[in-house]
Amino acid sequence: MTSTEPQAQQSGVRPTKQRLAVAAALEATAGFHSAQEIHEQLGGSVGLATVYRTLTMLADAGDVDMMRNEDGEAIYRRCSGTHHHHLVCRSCGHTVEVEGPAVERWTNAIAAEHGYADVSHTLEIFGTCRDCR
Amino acid sequence: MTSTEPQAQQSGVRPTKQRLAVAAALEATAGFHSAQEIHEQLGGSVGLATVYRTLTMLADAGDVDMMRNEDGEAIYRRCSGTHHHHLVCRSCGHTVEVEGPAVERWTNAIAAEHGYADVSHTLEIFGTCRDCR
DNA sequence: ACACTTTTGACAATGGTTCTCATGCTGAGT
DNA sequence: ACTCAGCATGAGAACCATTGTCAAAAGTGT
Ligand SMILES: [Zn+2]
Ligand SMILES: [Zn+2]
Ligand SMILES: [Zn+2]
Ligand SMILES: [Zn+2]
Repeated sequence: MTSTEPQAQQSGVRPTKQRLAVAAALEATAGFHSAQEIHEQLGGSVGLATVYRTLTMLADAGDVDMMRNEDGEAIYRRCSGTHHHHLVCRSCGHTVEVEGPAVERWTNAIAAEHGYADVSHTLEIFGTCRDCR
Repeated sequence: MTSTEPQAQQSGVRPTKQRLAVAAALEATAGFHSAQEIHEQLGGSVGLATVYRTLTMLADAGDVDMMRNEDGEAIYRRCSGTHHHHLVCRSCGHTVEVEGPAVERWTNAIAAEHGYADVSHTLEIFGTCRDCR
């Protein structure tokens, strides 16, 4: 390995102002938001295609959480890095992050019991919050 | 009350041949299928719109289970009437219905604890089955 | 057969998401 | 600071699952 070899020029994920804007928008707002909502919230200053691309990247990188609402639309939210689930208000969207060791244990046990490996799961809880009652 | 009064003529959900065909298609095949797949499986003998309408009805009536694949598309499957969840193989799609009283209890408790009412939830477990390992 | 309601299906219309590609920027090297 | 290759952007087209429209077809009770 020649020491002169440049570090392969690692492609690059550039911190462009658009990407920063999308990330900031997620920081600024609570709850889950669709790509279109973020696009609007930014006053259209960031192209819709770019918003979609950025959100997909962030989600793949694990920096944001992506889930689907009941209509199957993708919605995103800045989340803590640890594994958790959501309790979402059907009416106002207010979201609470919840953890459930019991559930994690249960899913793993059930999966193992049936011979399934590489287990993952999705769990979302929907309801109507106090303020919307 | 005049005896001539017809019993309110209760509209009716007619067991048309199209509806029966869709239901039969679900019976015949294992695993989850999209509306379009069912439409094709029926050789287009049942209009796509009708397939969609029928599946929606069946799902609302609780006769079939609807979930969304990772692309957000709706997929349906004939299921037992009781509330349950699925353990799905990412590779071959083989599905196992699982029940988890503990999970049900946990979600309700968590929701109540945070003041949420009318609670519902979605929980799917993904993994690789023994045959696909 | 008649009057009336439900259902169907071809096709149009929606709407979220992705693709295209010409143009804009960035950044490393000079 | 200047250059150039390549990543990034965005306007709009393209996709595609799903829903809406509505006239024709089928079913129901009399
Ligand atoms: Zn609420
Ligand atoms: Zn979990
Ligand atoms: Zn399998
Ligand atoms: Zn459950």
